[in-house]
Amino acid sequence: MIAKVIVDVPSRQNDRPFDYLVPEGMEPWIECGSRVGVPFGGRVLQGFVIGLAESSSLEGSRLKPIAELLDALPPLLPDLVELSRWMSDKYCCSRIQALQAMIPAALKGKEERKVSLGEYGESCGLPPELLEWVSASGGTVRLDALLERYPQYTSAVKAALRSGDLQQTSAIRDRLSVRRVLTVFLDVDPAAAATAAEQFPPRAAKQRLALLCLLERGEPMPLQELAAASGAAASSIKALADKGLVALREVEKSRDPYGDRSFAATEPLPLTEGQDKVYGTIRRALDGAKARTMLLHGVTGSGKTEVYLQSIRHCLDSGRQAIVLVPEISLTPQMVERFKGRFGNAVAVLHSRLSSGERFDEWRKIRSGAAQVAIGARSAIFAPFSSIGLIIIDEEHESSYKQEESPKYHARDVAVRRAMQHGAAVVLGSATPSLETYAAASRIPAAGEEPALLPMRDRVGGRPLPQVEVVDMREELREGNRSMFSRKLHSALADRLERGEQSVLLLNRRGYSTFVMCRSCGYTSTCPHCDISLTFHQKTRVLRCHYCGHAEGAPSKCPSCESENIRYFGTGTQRVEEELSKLFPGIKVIRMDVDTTSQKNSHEKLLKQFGERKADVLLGTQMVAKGLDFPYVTLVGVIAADTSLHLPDFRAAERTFQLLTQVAGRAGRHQLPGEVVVQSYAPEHYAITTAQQHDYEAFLREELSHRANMGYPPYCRLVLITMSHEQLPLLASVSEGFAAELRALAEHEGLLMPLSGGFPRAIEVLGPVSSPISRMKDRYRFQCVIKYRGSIDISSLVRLALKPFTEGAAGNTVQFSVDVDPQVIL
DNA sequence: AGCACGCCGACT
DNA sequence: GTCGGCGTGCTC
Repeated sequence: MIAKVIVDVPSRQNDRPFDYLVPEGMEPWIECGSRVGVPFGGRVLQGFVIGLAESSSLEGSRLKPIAELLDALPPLLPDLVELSRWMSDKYCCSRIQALQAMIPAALKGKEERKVSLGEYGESCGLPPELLEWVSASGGTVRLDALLERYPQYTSAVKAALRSGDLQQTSAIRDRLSVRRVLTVFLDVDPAAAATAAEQFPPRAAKQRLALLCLLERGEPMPLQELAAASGAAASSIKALADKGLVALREVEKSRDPYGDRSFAATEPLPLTEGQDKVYGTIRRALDGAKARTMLLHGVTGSGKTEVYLQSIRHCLDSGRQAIVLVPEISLTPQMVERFKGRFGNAVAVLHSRLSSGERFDEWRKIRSGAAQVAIGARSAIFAPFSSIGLIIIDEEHESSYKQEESPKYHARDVAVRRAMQHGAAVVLGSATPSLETYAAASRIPAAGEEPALLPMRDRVGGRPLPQVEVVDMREELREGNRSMFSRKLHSALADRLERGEQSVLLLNRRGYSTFVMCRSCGYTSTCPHCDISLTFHQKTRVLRCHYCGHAEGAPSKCPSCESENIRYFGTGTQRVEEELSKLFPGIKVIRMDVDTTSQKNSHEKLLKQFGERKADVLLGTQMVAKGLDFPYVTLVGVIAADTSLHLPDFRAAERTFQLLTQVAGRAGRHQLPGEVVVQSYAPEHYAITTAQQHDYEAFLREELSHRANMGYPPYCRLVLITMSHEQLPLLASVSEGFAAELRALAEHEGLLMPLSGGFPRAIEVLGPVSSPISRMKDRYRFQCVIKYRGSIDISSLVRLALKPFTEGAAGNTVQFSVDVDPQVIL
């Protein structure tokens, strides 16, 4: 039997299956989706079996056998293998990248080479000290360890490997594996142990304590835990083992990140009329077991989560599994608690704050069938379930569902594709859906079909949406208020302090970071390798480049004009915090920004403190806008609403509207009514006025007409191609050539038309132009944007155009990066 | 990505 | 005359 294997070598030439013989003993184990180690160009690499065949075109001659099978249970199922093909086609990424994105990083195995002494190795020309060390280490050592210890003998070792004096074996070793914990078992019956404990001499008090502790527990205990509980050192416990009273054994143990918490079981809540109507539609979709995508458009506080929970229950009852995607930032303990409370251990949680070991174990819960519900960020869409019934994507509009590195996939689109494979229902939930999704969902349904747009217009408990007041900051300035707080926001804050209620303050500074500027000559610190400003890190007083990692010390005087007038700009939240304590002495503020949330779990800790009312104000950037639910928050203030409005991004208005709507939704979610104060220098802008009125439809109409005029999604679709090279002239000519190739191909298909011409199918190629970040890591960057409309296989066209530039002529080292449906093109 | 093969400068 | 620089080409 022949296995088609995708090998883990990132190069366009290798982006195809290679054929391998399946050794006879392995045959029953090798499946589509198996992870294997295969010999490839003189070493062993990890690969994935994507298909099996009876024979191969290069039969006999060059075929090598698979070297090893890496898992008893294939980490991928055939549906995911098929999905990887779709992904590499659609997103123009290599197959191995697509496959690798689907499994936890722990399963990205690396080759480990070992060497052992050959038959006549003792008599070879290798230095005796080296031979002695190898013998002392059991005759076999890791090659990298050997070379690290004796770097001076590198060439001698290589020669010995060639001559056979040293023999080499290679195997794939996982980054980490199943965790084993040294566990203490009682090795005699309890009564005997108790008697033995009585007879310990006083000087073995620690041993006695440990034994009693273990007896008291009545079950085996991990060594560390027993040591901590009894106060005995590990050596005392080992002494017990030597006496034969206890035994030490390694036990497999899951790293359950929530193992130390218990979750109170919750019952389904009664649904409101609006919720029930939506739930009914989702249930019918689930019963129909046909792939369907729905948009749950519910205002903030309308109880979307409860609808999700009951829909999942219905899905599980039909014997199928469910995936829930939430933005990384909203995957708070609160959120996990709600799901664990309802579905207990059937829930697996996947997110980036877990260690890779924890992630691996949660993933294995899914693969083994122990979990039926997967909740997680973007990559949880690849949860290896066998029969998916429901995929929920909460906060559907969030840009974090788009992966920014290759494979540059959008979890929403992958979800729709996976749902097609499984006949599953997709529920996209948002108070502020992306225009693309809304446009797709509001298409008039065909006869006999249910609508895809499911609105929920009311908040649970009939609570009103909060009053939003927009303050014109130009007016404030005109009337002599130069503070960053308007009089309105100031008095509202004073009010909350007096009443003991809480406030959330949002400082919107998307697209800004702290940078250094000289106020005398205008000098700014920029990265020597990339064309961007360096970011100032307060704690370490270091300037760092976000793109290449270059770091330098912050200057105390201007490097250009020697002036002392050098200033650090954009330290927004800190300045607000200072101002707050000046205005309201004794005020307790929790500040959430990159500085205070960089440590693991600090984000959650801060939110917990705020939830326990240990502070009056929660002050932060974007991260305070998402999904938080605190009963005592009755005021939300937005310091400067328009900073995100004027970014050179066609989604700037949409992002601003979404942010304002989301943050306004944080107020008054419970008994106490909420109030929102939005400060702006452009209060008449439609993104702000419509957010003030909580009027999504009005925003939509206005924004759609802008998009139509400018030729942006949803009226067309985009592909962004970025090219980079160290030499500017070469880059310029190659990128021109590429754009010409694209145009020629489109022309040939009869599709090269202006989008403004109203043609149903049309392609327009813009550029090449210099990228917004015109240089990165010492490489210049140019970009082309393709706009197109209609049913066009754009990815195939792009791949076709790329061909002459990426294959053959190896001297051409211009790098191409393709982003299909990019989030930002600037 | 590695590692081989392969054609030009500084040493014995 | 050789040792070794890293340019380009292949790996079932």
